[in-house]
Amino acid sequence: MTSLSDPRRNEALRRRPTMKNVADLAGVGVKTVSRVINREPHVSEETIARVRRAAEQLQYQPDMQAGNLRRADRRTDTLGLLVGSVANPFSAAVHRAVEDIALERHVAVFASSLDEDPERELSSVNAFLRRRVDGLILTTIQPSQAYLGAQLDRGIPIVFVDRRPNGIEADAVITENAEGATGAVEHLLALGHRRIAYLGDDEKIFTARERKRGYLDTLRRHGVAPEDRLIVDNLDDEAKASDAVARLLALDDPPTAIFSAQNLITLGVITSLRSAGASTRVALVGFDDVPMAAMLEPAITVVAQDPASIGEIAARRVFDRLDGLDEPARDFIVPTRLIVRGSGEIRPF
Amino acid sequence: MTSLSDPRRNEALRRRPTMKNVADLAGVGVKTVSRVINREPHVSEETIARVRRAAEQLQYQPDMQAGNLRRADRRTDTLGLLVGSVANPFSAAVHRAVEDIALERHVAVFASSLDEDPERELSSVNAFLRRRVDGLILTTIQPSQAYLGAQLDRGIPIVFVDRRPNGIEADAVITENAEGATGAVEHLLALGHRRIAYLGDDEKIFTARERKRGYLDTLRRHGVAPEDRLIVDNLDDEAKASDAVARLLALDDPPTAIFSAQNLITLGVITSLRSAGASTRVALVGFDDVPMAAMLEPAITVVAQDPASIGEIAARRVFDRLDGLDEPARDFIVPTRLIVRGSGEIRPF
DNA sequence: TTGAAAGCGCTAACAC
DNA sequence: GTGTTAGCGCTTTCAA
Repeated sequence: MTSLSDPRRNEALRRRPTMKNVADLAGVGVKTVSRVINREPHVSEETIARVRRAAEQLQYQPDMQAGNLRRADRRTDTLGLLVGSVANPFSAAVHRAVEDIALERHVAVFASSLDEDPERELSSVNAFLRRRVDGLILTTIQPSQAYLGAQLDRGIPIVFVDRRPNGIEADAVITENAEGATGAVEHLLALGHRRIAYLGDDEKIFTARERKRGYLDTLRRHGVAPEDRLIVDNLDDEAKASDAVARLLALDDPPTAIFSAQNLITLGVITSLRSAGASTRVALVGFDDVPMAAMLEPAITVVAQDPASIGEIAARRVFDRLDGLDEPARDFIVPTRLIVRGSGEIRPF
Repeated sequence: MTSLSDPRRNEALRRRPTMKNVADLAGVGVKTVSRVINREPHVSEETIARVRRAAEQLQYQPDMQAGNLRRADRRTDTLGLLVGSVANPFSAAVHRAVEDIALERHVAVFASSLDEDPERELSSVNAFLRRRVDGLILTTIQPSQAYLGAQLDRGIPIVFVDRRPNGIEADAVITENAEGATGAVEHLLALGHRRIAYLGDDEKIFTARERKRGYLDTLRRHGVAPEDRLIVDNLDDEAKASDAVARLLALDDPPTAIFSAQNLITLGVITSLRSAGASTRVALVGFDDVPMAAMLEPAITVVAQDPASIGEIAARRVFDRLDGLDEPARDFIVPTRLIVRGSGEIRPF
């Protein structure tokens, strides 16, 4: 007999019950328990009931890890998601969409933040791979993703999000960056603006490059020569964006409008325009929506992205491939939407 | 010889390489490969190099799931996190903090959104348990968490976040809800407000109950009798909060100040005050910070929570318990901070 | 309808 | 220093 203080009993309590324990308690073989747990046919109602009761009594939870080891399809029902930061609203919206699609298939999602750190990309991907994720959804920052080639060949679906992969052929889901920028710039041109400043992030980032391209091409197409003085790159935080705006406003012929190519930059622009008392004089269109944009004065006109669609499309693509879809890698382009709110409709002075 | 079209070769390519494959290629036994991979001592430099080369060549990734099956500590280096929604800024900040602490220990985090759905709580917890997570960090909505007792006994650390557990003794990390509400109400009382409205969420939610208690107690303590007409519960979205404010403003003796006990409610209040032209006349203090609060006109005074600390404390507690800490379950109370920005400093009319 | 035995990829225990 | 064997909890295979 075992008492509460008997170390063997404590040991037994701590160890999670196994299929064998359930089988013994129910007086059947392990395979029968396996059949019941996995709802396989050819088990009598009575046996099912007995096994269920035993499992219930022991609070048995099957160990998926052990099961997956031998299972034919070798799936872990697990997905890895790599984003800029799970705390960033854009990434969080992508994450949520991925989770919702995954949930339909009883797939759990590992999420990991990158912070634009290439080392972290490698270590996170490896951490996921060692845990045998069935598929990967990645926002990458490594210059090349060739290191993933072997996994792709091995049949692990990899879908890139918000970036196009380099050195590897894989699916990608991206916002129509250049076209969105074109929409913003044409909106400003139509109001009569000609001196339209561009404030953007590091050109090493794919999305920054694309948006800038859209800006430049659109100006040229409309017969406006881009001016170097009105173009500022490498703005990787709010403060830098603010400073850049202050400098632009101090020019002899300051811009009458600003196209801000990223979220955080837009916030810096707003702050700076306000403190210069220029927020109702200089037009502003931002790429990517800003929280509370509609409640600001003036409300901020933006080219909004659709992170929920991006996440959903990426997740569906992963599952389509897991279901055996075998077509060449392709891009999925997700449209943007110009949301007119006020700041972008200010006319040139 | 195997060609590209040989199905056996494709099969071999698709199967992920095992320790055995590496061992064969390196001409050693599996245990030696295991030693090298796990950086165990007693392997010659030369053997290490040979094994490394073979592993590299095959792009070998150890299978943690298989390893954990036999390993003494039986850890999966995996954590489960259950939050309201990964897309909600508060939850996302908690998530990020948990991830950062987990990363230090090479632990991967499963995150799952609940959407206040009790069914989802159960299925997510079970999904995590079947995947043998080492610990659990939970925002719960089930009326009782007694169903987790067996896991807790089994030594799986469970830490509750933003809610206190019911029917089970477990650690909890919570914001000082009542005290934060007290701070907000005292701030308004000090300015001379007496008719202070309360707008809150469903009282079934722990945090809503606590904040309301803080509001009521504080009024009474200062000799102000709470007025039923100024108290509105069950506001679970922005629109309902807006409507409630409209009704409050239409009273014969409308409130001169509003204490909004939750994020989304605050947004609804702002909208409604604005459209009534009352945003510079009626004072507003919100519980939980609002994005862009400082950029609004007036800027919004809030009782800010500290989700990053909450996540960090919860994660550390899980790891302390995994490290063998054996002390009774306790609460960790995380302080709030009153951020004075303008809306809360409007004097009574 | 049921179960015994082998094996999934790895680590533990122990032998050499 | 290195290898062999057993076994983790499950599924597969195959026999009863």
